[in-house]
Amino acid sequence: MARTDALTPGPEATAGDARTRILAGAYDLFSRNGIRAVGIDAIIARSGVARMTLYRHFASKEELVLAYLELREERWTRGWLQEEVEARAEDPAERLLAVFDVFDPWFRRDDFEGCAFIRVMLESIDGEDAVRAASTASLTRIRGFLEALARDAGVADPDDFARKWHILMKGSIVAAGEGDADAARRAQELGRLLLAQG
Amino acid sequence: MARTDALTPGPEATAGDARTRILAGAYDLFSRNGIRAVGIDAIIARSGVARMTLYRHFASKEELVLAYLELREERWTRGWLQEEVEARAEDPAERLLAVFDVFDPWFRRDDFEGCAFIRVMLESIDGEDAVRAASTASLTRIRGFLEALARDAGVADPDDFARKWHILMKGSIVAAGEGDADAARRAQELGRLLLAQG
DNA sequence: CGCGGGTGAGACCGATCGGTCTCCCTCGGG
DNA sequence: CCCGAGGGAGACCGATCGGTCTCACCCGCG
Repeated sequence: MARTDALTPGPEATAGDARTRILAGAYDLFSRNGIRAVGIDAIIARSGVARMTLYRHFASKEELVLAYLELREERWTRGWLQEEVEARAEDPAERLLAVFDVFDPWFRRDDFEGCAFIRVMLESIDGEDAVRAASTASLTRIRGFLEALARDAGVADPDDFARKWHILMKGSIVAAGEGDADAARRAQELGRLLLAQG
Repeated sequence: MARTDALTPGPEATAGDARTRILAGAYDLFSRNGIRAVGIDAIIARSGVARMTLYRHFASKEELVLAYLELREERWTRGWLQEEVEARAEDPAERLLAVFDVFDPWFRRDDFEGCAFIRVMLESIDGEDAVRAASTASLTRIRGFLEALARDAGVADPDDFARKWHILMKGSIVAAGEGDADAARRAQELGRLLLAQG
């Protein structure tokens, strides 16, 4: 039904100190395969680290997952999405539209992995779950970024606008996961309508 | 990180023949908790059936999941979404907008479970996976329904239109899963812009 | 009455899960 | 030079996974 495999050490097995290597291996495996599908054995094999070394740095798989989500936010949200968006435009409205210009080549990658926060959120059922709380918090911070841009663009209701923009982003990411390579263009066209309307 | 539990028999444990009871129990558990999180033990406990009885009707968990997806399409897609939409309006454009009127109370349910097809698709990694193929096929058929309405509404590019409408639907479902109870209204407003534009 | 199919209960299987523990080796600093 | 911390290897733990097998039972049909 779904195999993980990949018990071979990856390129990140030679990175730096143990903690960095573990997190690097977990980052790739979790990003590609989700949380439940990736076992501790796969992570230690991938990062070339002993079992006990992992548990010396992370108390449990859950803590490792939380560290992964933090890293994902640092790398994907801030280091990639926000940085690329801000590099591509100055005007806030153009920055909002630039989100989908950044998405477009991402959607076309053959190793497209989708949004980790959405995936983790859907994987964790329990509403009290710390992992679910962390992933929804990451999504909320993405919305905060959008809301600031919307405010700068002078839209009437920045919160509603940001939530709508985020619907376009999430919908297009899922569509891209389904195989629609043009999902970014479609979402951008919808975004243009929203911007034009006020 | 995420517990399933619910080892007590559910109301569907007294339904009818064994196969029906198994499928009914699996339907509830899979819909609420996803596929990976639900074990065979939980399903047999829920449906009040012996282990071997399950394996006499379904060769493997994968086959049970495929049967679940079929049932989900019958109940959710056709028996609920499409039926409700067609009951609420005659005009194709109004039917498209009615999708979000149908979504709205669904999003507000406290046992809101989200879209099973999206969840199963994201849970299964392997591109060759039969389960993933079945879930994306179900999503494609939803798009087919939208495309027919778009064609009847006389839009210029029904395929592009349906894919955009589906982006709004999927995005709003994920947003609702995050906790945005007003996601249906937001998506509907975006839909209105798309309809107005052509 | 007797027979046979469908079922329930539950032991059992090997594999894997997350997590613990021990032993040994290596390497750097006093 | 020695010592101790950090890390590698891998045995081990109980629990759970999907799946198999046996056996007794019940019920309807001939």
